[in-house]
Amino acid sequence: MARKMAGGRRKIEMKLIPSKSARQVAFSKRRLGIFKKANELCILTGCEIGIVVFSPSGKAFSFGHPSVDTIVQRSLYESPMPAAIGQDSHGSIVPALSQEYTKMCRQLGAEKRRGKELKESAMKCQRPYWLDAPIHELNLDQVLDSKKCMEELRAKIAKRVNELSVEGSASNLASSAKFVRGIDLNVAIPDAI
Amino acid sequence: MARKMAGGRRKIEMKLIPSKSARQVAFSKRRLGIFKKANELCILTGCEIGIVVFSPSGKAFSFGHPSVDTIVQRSLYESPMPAAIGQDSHGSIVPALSQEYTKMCRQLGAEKRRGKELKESAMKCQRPYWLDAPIHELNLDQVLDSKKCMEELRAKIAKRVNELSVEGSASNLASSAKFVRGIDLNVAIPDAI
DNA sequence: GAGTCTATTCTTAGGCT
DNA sequence: CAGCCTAAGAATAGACT
Repeated sequence: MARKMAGGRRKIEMKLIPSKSARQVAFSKRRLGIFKKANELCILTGCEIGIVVFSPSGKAFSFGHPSVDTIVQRSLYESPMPAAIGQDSHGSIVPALSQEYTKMCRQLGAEKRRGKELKESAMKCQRPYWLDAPIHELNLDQVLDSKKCMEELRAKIAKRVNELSVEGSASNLASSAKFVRGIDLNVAIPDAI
Repeated sequence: MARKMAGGRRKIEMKLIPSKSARQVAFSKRRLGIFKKANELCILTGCEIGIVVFSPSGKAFSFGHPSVDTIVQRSLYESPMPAAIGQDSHGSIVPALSQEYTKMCRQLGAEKRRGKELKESAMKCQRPYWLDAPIHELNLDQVLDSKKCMEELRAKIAKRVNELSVEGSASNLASSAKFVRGIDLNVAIPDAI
């Protein structure tokens, strides 16, 4: 039967597998692989882990160690929710943070790469990362940092304008003064953030 | 430096790694590996997956795609999921994660702080030269560059604020939206420059 | 503690059964 | 459809930075 020993793993694109059947096969294999790795992780490091997967067709699979799926089962038939969640104050922050962390994980590669590139280009162009980064990738902290940067910048430029005004044409910066004076930077940022 | 190329993966016993430090290293590497594989599984097969891991030291890590934590969030604060994943058979993820919620509350703080530190340190390394450079050393080109940067930034942030306003709570950025909306950046830069 | 490097083991795409 | 097979691609243990 040794027909065509092309056998061997082939590289595949990281995108949705077009063929539905192939997708299903890949799902089964890889899901098992992940569960196996999760199990190993637990054994090797003594950690706890719970995984829930919904297949493309909607079926649910779960893995738990030592007993996450047991917890899942019990959770279904016991108290719907621990009381602790009711506290609105931090109730809103935790899911948000969880979300943020997950995003971080997903974008870790891209962000790291981007950070590296920016770091390198920063030495050349010295442009801040947050000016050229795709807006969608800026998170809250970065926007706030941007705000801070702008405030600093405004203060500094204002200061410089003032300096130039004082020093007048005697300064060696005089050639710039006429331009700088024309800059009216108004960065209004309310405290309501 | 070609000392002793003994480098190479070695087989390891499937049991708890004795050395605590080695265990920590293995945990980090393998956890990341699992998250990566989970992400690939999602992309390749279009499935949904949620993972929660508690490290041996008790820290919590989570992975979700496309928005497991969003599901958690909605489940926590809204009525039961509409129908998408709502079929009781596998609706188990919500109660399961809810149960882990308390632990998350305790450990997410540290986790978040760590992530924030990483981000902040990353940002600090990339501060634009013209924000921290002595004002006297800024030349005309640099000031003009600053202006340009600010204009770009203003446009981008304005765009983002708008996006967030439009997308509203449906967006995965919703958690940030309420903050971002509070930011009113007004960078007025006349053409006279 | 995170990132690199290398050699080695492990995983798995495609085929076939 | 679950299972086996093979070899190419990935993941990673250990050592180092």
